[in-house]
Amino acid sequence: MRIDAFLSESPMFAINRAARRFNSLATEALAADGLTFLEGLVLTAIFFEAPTPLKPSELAETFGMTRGNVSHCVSSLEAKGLLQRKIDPADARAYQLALKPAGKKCALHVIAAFDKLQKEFEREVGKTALAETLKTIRKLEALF
Amino acid sequence: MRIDAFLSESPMFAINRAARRFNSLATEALAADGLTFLEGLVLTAIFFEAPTPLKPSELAETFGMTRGNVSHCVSSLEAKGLLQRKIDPADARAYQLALKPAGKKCALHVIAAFDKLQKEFEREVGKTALAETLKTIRKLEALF
DNA sequence: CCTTGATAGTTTATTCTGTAAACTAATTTT
DNA sequence: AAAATTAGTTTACAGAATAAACTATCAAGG
Repeated sequence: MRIDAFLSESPMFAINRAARRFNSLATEALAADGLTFLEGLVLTAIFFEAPTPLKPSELAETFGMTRGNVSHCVSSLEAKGLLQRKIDPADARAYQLALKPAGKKCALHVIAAFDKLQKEFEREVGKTALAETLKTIRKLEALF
Repeated sequence: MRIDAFLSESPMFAINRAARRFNSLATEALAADGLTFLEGLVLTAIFFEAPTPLKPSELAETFGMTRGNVSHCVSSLEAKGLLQRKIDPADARAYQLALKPAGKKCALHVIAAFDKLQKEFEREVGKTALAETLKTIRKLEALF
């Protein structure tokens, strides 16, 4: 077998390579706002959950990453003035994450950038095929 | 929209999260041989191209990464005694990468680990759906 | 009430992946 | 023979991820 065939047929390789490609596209799109890809994800998540304030623990759950990783990312966003940590009145150990106005603006940019890419994807392979593909990927992910 | 829906419907997010999940699975499987995911990829690539020896530039092309990144990875594999750089007789600037016996053994482990995961994927979503999904992903990747 | 254990987050240290830019050496091109 | 290109390395750095130790708070059982 040639490596090209293997790379195409092996899910691990194909998905990894595609993810790296998309990651770099996303990074490029977000650079204008001085955001990293992960920061973009987090801003978007908080934006969509509003007005219910997300907590770091929920972010960790949603993205499948460690508390430490979330903490770093949130600190960075706070340092950039894009969000605020507020102590949860119901539990002083927990935080509620709320976007500041600049953070909302950035979130909208991120969403627009991703929508644009998604539209291009849909144009290329069709809306149905894209949805089907994502459904399959979710199933595979849920397998472990 | 809730963040869960967005994460599922947005290709960038869904693929990124799946890739991270699979990456961590792969990393786990390769740890026994003291290999990183990327090292596993590179060993496999060289293995499949044998007896034609791969060059660093071809690796960079195949995996879509920079020459520097390939160089580091190859250095690490060479330090672990898994492969050898040989100067290309046709061009003294280029190298040919050849697996040493220990490297072949590792490559077989990597391939086995990924085959096992692939089988589980096929059992979960079906061979056809998996192939269809990878085909779509390749199309999206080729778009940019 | 108070100890014990669990939970939420942070911090520190480290690894892996990836890039950019400067560099060496060999090969083409002109 | 000089200039430009190419192959690969090296240096320096950033981003993403983890693990483990730590702080502070909360919850439960005696």
